[in-house]
Amino acid sequence: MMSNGLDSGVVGQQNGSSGNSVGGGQEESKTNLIVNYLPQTMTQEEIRSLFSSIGEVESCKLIRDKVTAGGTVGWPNSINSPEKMDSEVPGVMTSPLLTGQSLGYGFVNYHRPEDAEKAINTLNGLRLQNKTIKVSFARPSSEAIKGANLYVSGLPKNMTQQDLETLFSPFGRIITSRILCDNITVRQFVSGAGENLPGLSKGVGFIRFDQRLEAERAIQELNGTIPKGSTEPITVKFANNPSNNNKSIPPLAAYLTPQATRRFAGPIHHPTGRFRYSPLAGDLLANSMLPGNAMNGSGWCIFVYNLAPETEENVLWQLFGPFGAVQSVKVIRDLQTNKCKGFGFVTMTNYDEAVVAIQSLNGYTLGNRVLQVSFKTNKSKTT
DNA sequence: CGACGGGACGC
DNA sequence: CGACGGGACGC
Repeated sequence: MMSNGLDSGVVGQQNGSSGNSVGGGQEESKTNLIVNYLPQTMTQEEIRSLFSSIGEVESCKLIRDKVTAGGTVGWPNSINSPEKMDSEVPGVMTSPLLTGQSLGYGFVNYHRPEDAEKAINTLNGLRLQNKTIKVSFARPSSEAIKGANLYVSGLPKNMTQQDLETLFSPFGRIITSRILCDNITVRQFVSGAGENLPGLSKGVGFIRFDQRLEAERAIQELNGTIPKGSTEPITVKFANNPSNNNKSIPPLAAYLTPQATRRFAGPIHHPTGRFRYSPLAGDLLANSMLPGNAMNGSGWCIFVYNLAPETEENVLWQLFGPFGAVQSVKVIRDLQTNKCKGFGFVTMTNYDEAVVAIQSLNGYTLGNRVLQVSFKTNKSKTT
């Protein structure tokens, strides 16, 4: 129950008749939902499609990272050409295609309240890829609910998420709670193991309150106090702002092997699945299954044509990196002039991500050139 | 319009 | 010792 990673109690509380005594007394929407823990690769249209299975969707919005220099789009530079800056790639930073990675949450607004409630009942807790999504009513956006996330450390190792909520609940409505523990992947992927082999608590956790004022009061009342049955005081403070962290730049060692790369790019996908209904994907698959083609055993090789003569590897990293795990890039150059011969190759680990990259980047205008992107064929001058 | 590399003997 | 989730309120 708790150990499945879903947050407790939130849905019922928000939909209940409990007086929303805090804040400005805004009436909460009965049609607008917030969807959290979406898989990284899920698009707004895929979300809309999923939620349309419940009822007529009035609007749907996936929140994406606002593109900032040095953000996730440019991360692969650090392995290949650290000296290259994003600004050397005309069009990339401003293209709608690449304006920001999914932040993993979004909003779905239904026409009818009963559909919204049905969506919560049927889609909350749904497992998508490596995630378990959370569907709950959205709160009215306001300044008062921002910055209400607390970081708690010094927790006794035997304290459960339930215990943590009990400790903090006197100070306000808890939106989420979490205790960090080791081997979290084991808990997510091995059925039953979550119950039998809970990860060891790291003694730190998070509490998100509905209102910032509630969080402030919890800090005042609980910081430095010793929980019942423990011997050391806990520290309670505001959590770091996730937009300021640098988790999007994993350690260099992560790139050394394909196995390590996968850990930062989601689960391993199979060539069927969520794209099987796409006629385009079907064509791409058929093509790539010809002998000696894109799949070389450790990734999917993609042919990129119409690159400018001065193109360097970082351009390919920036173009393809946002779509998933990129194993390698190569700009093919003339041996005499050292200028790009107009094409290059990109090897991606996961088929699904390669398909999305091809569909997204084929026809994309880079500078004043329209790129052609496809799985590599076995054409060669020497055969 | 054009158009698919280069490295590479371990299991 | 410190430790910052599975980027939670419209990027």
